[in-house]
Amino acid sequence: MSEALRTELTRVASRLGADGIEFVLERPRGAGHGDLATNLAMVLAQRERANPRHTAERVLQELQLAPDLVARTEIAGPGFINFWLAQDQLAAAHREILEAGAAYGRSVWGAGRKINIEFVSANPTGPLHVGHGRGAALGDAISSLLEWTGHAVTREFYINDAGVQIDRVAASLWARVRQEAGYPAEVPEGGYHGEYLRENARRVLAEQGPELAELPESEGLRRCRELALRIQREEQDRDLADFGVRFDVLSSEQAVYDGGKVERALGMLAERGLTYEAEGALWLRTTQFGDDRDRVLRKGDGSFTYLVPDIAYHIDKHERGFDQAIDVWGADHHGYIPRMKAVLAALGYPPDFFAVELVQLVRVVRGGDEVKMSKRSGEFVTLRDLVEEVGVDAARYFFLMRRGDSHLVFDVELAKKQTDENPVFYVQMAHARLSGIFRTAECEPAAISGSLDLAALPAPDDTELLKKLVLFPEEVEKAARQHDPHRITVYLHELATAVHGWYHRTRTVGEAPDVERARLLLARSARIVLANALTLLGISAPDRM
RNA sequence: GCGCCCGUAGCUCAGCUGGAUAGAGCAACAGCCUUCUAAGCUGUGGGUCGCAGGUUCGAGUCCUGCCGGGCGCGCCA
Repeated sequence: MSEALRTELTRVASRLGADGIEFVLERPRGAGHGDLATNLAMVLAQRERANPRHTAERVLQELQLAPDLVARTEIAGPGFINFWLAQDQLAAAHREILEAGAAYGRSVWGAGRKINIEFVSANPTGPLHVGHGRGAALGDAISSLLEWTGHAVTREFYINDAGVQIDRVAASLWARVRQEAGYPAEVPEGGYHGEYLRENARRVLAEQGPELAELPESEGLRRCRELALRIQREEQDRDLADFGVRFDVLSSEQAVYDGGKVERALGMLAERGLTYEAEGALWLRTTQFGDDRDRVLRKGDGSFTYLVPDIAYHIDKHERGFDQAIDVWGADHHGYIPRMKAVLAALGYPPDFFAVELVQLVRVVRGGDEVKMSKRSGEFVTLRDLVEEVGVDAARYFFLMRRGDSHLVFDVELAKKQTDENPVFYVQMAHARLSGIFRTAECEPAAISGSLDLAALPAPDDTELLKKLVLFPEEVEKAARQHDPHRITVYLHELATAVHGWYHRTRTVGEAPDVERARLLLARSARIVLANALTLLGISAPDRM
């Protein structure tokens, strides 16, 4: 909607001898400053050491604006030029909502870009916790945002099935199996002590028969490793599926080793002179790329550090043809970013190939009290427990309510409340109320179509709601650019406020026929936008509550 | 000690590429139901944007230093 105006302002700028000057055309924060405002006159004046308000007058003289585009202009403050858009613009924008329907808000600016987004990637060593849940919600929503803006997105999960941690789970499960069968055994140092491993031990004994516990240690460990991996993976998949998150590709660390990709990666690094031997280990010169120390690739015992398969894995992503690989990581891994960037820069990949989105910790509280842990895991609140208590919609909304890199306080009492204090409820209620209007009117939303007659909508609430609706595509694009779904929750809350206010102060059913029709059109479009925004975040849009 | 992130109303947080008088929600207080969900709406009070400098026509936003909090700095992942 602002494109035509921006083009015209650019033309005026070059006519006034400032070709290519940078200026801002934005939506002013407060009302009273129009629909759009530009600082063009101020930046021009600065350059010419002129009075900005005089320059603004010259700009206005040069501006040629179609009357169906801008209704009114003014010079304000230190030299801003404010624009009020013509009603035709709003009516046209409204038509787009109805025409696009469930696709309203989608765009094509990312067309052709292949993006891989890797998230959750939890070690298969235990149940998923709330931190993983936040990562899942965030990764999934960023994926959707990128899809909505035309990117080709692959959601990917990396299974760390090759490291030391798996050995520890295997040993811990083996110990529990032995204990369950009545033998003396201890969970080893550095092992996993959660209650879930006792449950799993009982389960595998029932499935595999008591002979399992009789096996020699090496064979028992081998079997427990397989069983633990399978059980944890199944459980993670189930937890994620129940949370509405599905992955396109599951990659395995073990497969990276098995496919010879690790050796290849080492070869690529050595070729570029980036590795050296010292103190019995193989090192990578990451300091050349801004890291604060070099990193070990191959340990003294001949095995590789986690960095090696990870590098190989990211090379693989590049070779699969992705233009960008986004990783969603827990904030405690932030120190790892310079290392990975260093490596990928050394390999000559474009600087924006690799991006990391950090997810901060989640503190779960109930009322005022911190919820410390789950009985089952013994260490943390599980995603499953949380979702069972508050539901998928509330969990997702709460996880997305804050920017990923800020700490999140998750109040389970609040998430369960059926009042407007609960933001999820408040937003979903707006959708349900709009649906209620159509029930009362006894017609399907889709049956109301055609152009919106703004003259039939006298209330300020009508216009305010409409203006909020047509911002949606822009919000999606901004959120996608910044990999920041939380912007959508902020927008949703503002939109819901506009809907509730409109609903409260205006009537639809039973008004004069032209007013009723116009309001039904407005209600239909508001319902579309609310549903689209909620769907984008993986949250349902209920018709009644 | 070094590095990264954060510090905005009593609480939880917005604040886009530096723009106009710093905004929401909750909590507090005061109102609003013969009307499509009062499961809602309206109003009031509440701020040294951690502190001190700097850059700029203009700083919550950029730079420097300090204070406070979180995380990281492993031949763990």
